[in-house]
Amino acid sequence: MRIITWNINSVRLRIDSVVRFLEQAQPDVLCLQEIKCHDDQFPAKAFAKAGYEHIAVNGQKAYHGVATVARVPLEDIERRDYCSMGDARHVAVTLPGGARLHNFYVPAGGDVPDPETNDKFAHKLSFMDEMTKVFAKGKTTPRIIVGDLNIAPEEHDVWSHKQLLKVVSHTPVETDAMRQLIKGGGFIDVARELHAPEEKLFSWWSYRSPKWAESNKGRRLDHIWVTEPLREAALAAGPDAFHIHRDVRGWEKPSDHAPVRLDLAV
DNA sequence: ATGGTGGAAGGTCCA
Repeated sequence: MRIITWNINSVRLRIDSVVRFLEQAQPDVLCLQEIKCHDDQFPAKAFAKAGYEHIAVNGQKAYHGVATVARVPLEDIERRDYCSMGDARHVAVTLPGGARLHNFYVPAGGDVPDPETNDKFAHKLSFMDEMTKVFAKGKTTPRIIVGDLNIAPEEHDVWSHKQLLKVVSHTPVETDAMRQLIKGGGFIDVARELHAPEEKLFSWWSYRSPKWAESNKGRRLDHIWVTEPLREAALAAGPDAFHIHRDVRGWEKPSDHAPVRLDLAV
């Protein structure tokens, strides 16, 4: 089972790139974030034509929005309104075999890492808190969390740990919250299970640097975690089971995020 | 200390 997560930054603008990517990467399931459209504007026909006729969308106008598309059946679709703000930032499905797959777009959190003066940062921390509460229950069941979680938790998940300690996405309050969620939910950060702690892993490079590839000031904001019952399946597929499609960041009119892949031996 | 770029919407917000 091949699962890929990708913050697409407008699915309608990039539908041709998505279809090209599907043909090349051949995932069974593709989880998208920042689709930036209503449910009824989602280009379902293009996905169906490409072989992905099972679709779970949680969209909204202009901002946010997530969708999970698959060439295998998706059951028990759930859209939870984290923080009760009406934002479309979550959709969950059950995959064939019974694993529950949660697709998230966590709030970015604005510029100032202070919940007292920055409501967006407070929202981000509340969102992480609610996730931690939700996933503390049933943590021995087969679960997968994917998505743009907008936090780079480890030292080598950013280009410069020291220079980013006060930058939203890598502040201690955020990275602590993420570690708490991972631990409390019984999750395994598959990327770090398969790659040494000192290896740099990035999935996002800012649009603001035209020389993103050579300067390589990236961050790992996009994640794939599994619970213990899926450990064997996630690691049995071998070291290439986890892959970041960095080349896609260099395509014409790219998203600022690269697709991130996990192969599960199920 | 600042600005750099991009998407959607619509004359600005968000990333």
